[in-house]
Amino acid sequence: MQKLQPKIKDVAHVAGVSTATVSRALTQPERLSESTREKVYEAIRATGYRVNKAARNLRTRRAGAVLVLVPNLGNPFFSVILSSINEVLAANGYSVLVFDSQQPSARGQVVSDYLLNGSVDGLITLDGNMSSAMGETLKSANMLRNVVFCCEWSDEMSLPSIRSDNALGARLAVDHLFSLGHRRIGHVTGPSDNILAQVRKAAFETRCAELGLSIAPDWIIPGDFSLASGALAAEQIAAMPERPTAVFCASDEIALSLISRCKHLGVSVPRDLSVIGFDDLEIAGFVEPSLTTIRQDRTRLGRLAAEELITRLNSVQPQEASRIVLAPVDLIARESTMAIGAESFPPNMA
Amino acid sequence: MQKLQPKIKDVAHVAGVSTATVSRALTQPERLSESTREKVYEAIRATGYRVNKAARNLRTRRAGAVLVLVPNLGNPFFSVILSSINEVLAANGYSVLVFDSQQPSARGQVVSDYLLNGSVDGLITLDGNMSSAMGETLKSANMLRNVVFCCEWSDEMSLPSIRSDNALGARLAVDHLFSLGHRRIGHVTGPSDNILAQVRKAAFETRCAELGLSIAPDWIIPGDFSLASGALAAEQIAAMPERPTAVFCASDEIALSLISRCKHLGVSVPRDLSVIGFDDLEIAGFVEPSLTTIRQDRTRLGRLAAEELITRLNSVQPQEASRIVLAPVDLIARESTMAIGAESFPPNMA
DNA sequence: GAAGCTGCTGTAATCGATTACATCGTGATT
DNA sequence: AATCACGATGTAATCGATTACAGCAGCTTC
Repeated sequence: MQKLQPKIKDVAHVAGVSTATVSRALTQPERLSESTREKVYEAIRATGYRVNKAARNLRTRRAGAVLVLVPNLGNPFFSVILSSINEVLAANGYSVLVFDSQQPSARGQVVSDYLLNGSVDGLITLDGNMSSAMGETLKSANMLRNVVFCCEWSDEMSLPSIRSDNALGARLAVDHLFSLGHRRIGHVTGPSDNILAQVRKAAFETRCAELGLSIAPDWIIPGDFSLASGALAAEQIAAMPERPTAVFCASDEIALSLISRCKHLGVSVPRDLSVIGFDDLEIAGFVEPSLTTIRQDRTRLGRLAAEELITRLNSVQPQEASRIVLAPVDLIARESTMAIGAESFPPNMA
Repeated sequence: MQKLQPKIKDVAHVAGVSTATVSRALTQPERLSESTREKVYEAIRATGYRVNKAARNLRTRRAGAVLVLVPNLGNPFFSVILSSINEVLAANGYSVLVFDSQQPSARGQVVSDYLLNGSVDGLITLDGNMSSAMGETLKSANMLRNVVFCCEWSDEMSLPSIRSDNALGARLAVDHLFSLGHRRIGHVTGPSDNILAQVRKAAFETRCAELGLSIAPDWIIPGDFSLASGALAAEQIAAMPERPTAVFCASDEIALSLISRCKHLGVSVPRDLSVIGFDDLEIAGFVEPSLTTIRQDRTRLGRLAAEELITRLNSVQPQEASRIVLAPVDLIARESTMAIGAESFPPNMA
């Protein structure tokens, strides 16, 4: 058996002041005389006092926490983002609640509960598929001010959004391949209901058209960002009578498994097929051949999203409703793309 | 401007009952007559009422939340675990707070704050390096009952721990290589202060000794689980006058980049060197050659840890102080290991 | 020296739920 | 008919902080 957590009253008693003074020492120390302040600090130290979060939250009507909605927590793409979100929020005194938006538990319900029952002050969603029901919930709870999209977004909902310049990424990819002499370029897409997949595909097609490239319909291969879909795409490409000479993949995972599967099937990358990915996962630089890709600055995306939300939470006057921040992307040229027709000897045959 | 969130009083008024009755309808519906219960439910629906979490938490002295401490959130190994933890906890009405234990913010302080100020009811830590200060904190807060280690653990602290059978994993790896005829086996370790790395290395050495294998000191290569350390290890192996014919890597990330780097250096896997990893990341099955590895059932690990914690939170009488649950591991034989001396033609040269 | 400031601190109301205890009606028991 | 038990419901205390308001001391100002 042991003593109960000391409360503010105990501290006040030890310090010989009122609870109000203790509370002030905690939240607005500059309003106390130095001597009282020190007395209180000393009493806090002596008693081992910690403020009770629930009591504070109840009184201040704040939660000091933010919900982060992740589509598929198991996907490594998101973890770095989550990490940087965590960093910024923690530095600003907020806790981070995570929820996997693909969780079977009736998700709309659960998420709006978080928002409505005061568990969190705001929401960062990495999932662009926000149900309209949830949009309504947010609106009715006057919570729309406290939502930020990160990476993905929804066009139907005008909310602030931090995202990579996906169209630029697709353009950079096509231009890179074009400049290497490729004229027959394929694309493995992400899931058709995903906004990122849509934008990348559209930009891919636009850019190809601008460059006067004609894309055979079967060179556009539907995928879903996953490793499995990349392997499938490789099978399809290998079986084509008229193969593209290069392929732009909507994600690094697609690209990585596509390359591996191609090797299995006797299609050599980059000699027979140049491959470019999207994301720049850490492993992209550690495979053989290393992966040419479009880098998204995931750390920055997370950080910006967290900062945007904090700004909104702290400001009294409403911010610009739907601010869009485009984070730059870069082409990282590595070994999985090469000039068409160029001779090359894989290192292990030299 | 819009109406404030309805409170329990409003619901009570609409339903024509007392607040106590509304509260009971929420938490112990079986104690109400059916007619009253329905009346209350109807009023809740009509008003759009949600319980205020802070008020409930204050009164019940519970938080309905669990903190998950992750060492390096950016590491894909952890995200699947986090996902399954989230699943189980969410299904049991708990929220999940995450914190990256490698965060620069004075971590000990932050974490013990979570525990002491009532923000969370318990802790699942994937980080075995628990500072003794934090141990003290937990003890003094009577929180030791509500902590569960997952994956990693600390020998100095007798707390419940859900972990893979790491020693078995190392043994399976050695036996697999041995049965393929390998007698010169190397090991790339994890960080020396990591308990998993220690156990795997010790079990590796023990098993080698049991089998009568003599391991040259420089075949034990210090690594840190990372991709970068795998590449470095490859350089070292390639430069050895007396190379091992097989190497057991303490993580899949090490193994993957080691294989790729070997290829670069003209060392062919598995022909010149068999490689076996640990973890079975999803990508292990999608690289070329695919990776032989020791599978950890990460979903199960997360689930078990969450269930263990929930049991402890729900039970009044203290549970067995330091229950250790060993989750089984499996050898997944793929292409990165082969019998020594066996002829093989990589598929792309067939 | 009275009035007015200013700076510091205390008193007590308040946030919104839960729950111990009290009350009341009803049917069973003696 | 009196007593008791029991189920359903209401009254009001309580959880532990924050903060509006008030009080008070010391200084300035006229």
